[in-house]
Amino acid sequence: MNYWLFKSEPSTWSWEDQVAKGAVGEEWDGVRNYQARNVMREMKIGDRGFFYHSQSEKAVVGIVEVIAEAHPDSTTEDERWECVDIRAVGPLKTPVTLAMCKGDARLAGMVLVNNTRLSVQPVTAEEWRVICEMGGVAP
DNA sequence: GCCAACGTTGGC
DNA sequence: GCCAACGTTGGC
Repeated sequence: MNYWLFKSEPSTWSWEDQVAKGAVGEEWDGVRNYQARNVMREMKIGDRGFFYHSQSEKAVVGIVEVIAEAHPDSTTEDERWECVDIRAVGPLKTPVTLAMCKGDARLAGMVLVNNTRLSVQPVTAEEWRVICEMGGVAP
């Protein structure tokens, strides 16, 4: 099992929107960045991911599961762009803010901390464990 | 609202 | 294939 992080502006697509989709889930569409697309191509069904709110909130707020592997993005005719489908698993008991991540030496190498502009990222097993711990949920 | 970082585009 | 110009993202 691998771990990932999905970044979204809450005003565009929030954790609450994702939860509202329930088990059916939703395409993680609209990605127009090769690096982020390549990350999504690595994902397998059953992989887990963090749902991160960018902009005003800047915090990991929930956990999602990959329910469909990379396929063409239905929001464009351009066949270069692909996306996966994800469903909400559950919220963190305590949101884990970017400031908290920056303040923890164990997360110093995290993509979230070092490459702010990448919207879909890999997360290591260790980072996953640490953030779940800070968020008050089982890994 | 500003700006740094970074990705993309297009002229040469 | 290089690089300047431009656009976008996201933290502050």
